[in-house]
Amino acid sequence: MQKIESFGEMLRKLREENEMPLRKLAAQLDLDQSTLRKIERKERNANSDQKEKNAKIFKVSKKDLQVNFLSDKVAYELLEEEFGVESLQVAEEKVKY
Amino acid sequence: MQKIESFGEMLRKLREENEMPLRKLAAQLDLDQSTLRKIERKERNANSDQKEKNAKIFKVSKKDLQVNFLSDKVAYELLEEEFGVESLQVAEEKVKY
DNA sequence: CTATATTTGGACATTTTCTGTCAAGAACAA
DNA sequence: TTGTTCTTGACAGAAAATGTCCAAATATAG
Repeated sequence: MQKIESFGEMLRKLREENEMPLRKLAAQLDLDQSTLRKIERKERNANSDQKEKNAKIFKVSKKDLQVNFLSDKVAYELLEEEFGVESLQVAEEKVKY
Repeated sequence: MQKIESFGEMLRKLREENEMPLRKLAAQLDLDQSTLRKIERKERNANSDQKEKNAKIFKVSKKDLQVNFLSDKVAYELLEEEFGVESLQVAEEKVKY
């Protein structure tokens, strides 16, 4: 079974594969390194700009990053809530409109 | 095809079917009537307490309310985002852990 | 029509959450 | 040691959520 990566794990893996220190990437993304770290650890959210830049820097598709980010966000939100999992199915129906 | 109700619509329908004015329901839910109205219009969120009380007052299952509420929330969140719809599927995979 | 009740929408202060920024300690390598 | 990166907590200001009040608009009853 294949492991589904969280958004933060994906970012960190990209960064480490490219052997880029937090400091440098943070500079390129125009944010504080501590903030970047927190993004990698899901303690903060990445905004659209940052995702876009990340995608460019590491030459991955923005869509992949975005989907990974959003699905993470939703998954975490729902896991904390009662009946969260059940709600996902219904949400799928709703977004069809 | 059956219409999927939004959370607010569900609340309002329950209230109107029971011919209960905003004023009274708001009192029972212990909130301002203008806030209740905004909840019905999705301009504000209902908290857990309020959902629970609502369920009791109208004798519907708390789960139904909660699922409707959460799915609404998620659906709206994702509709505003790029690749939101695609992300839902991935989110389903993720919550399985 | 008049009087009463309800709905609607906005304003506001307060509270909570989010964000950017900084500083200092830990781990490690040179 | 010195230099580098990583990690963590603290903090202030911005932004979003929340509770409260009020008055205009609308609907309903008598």
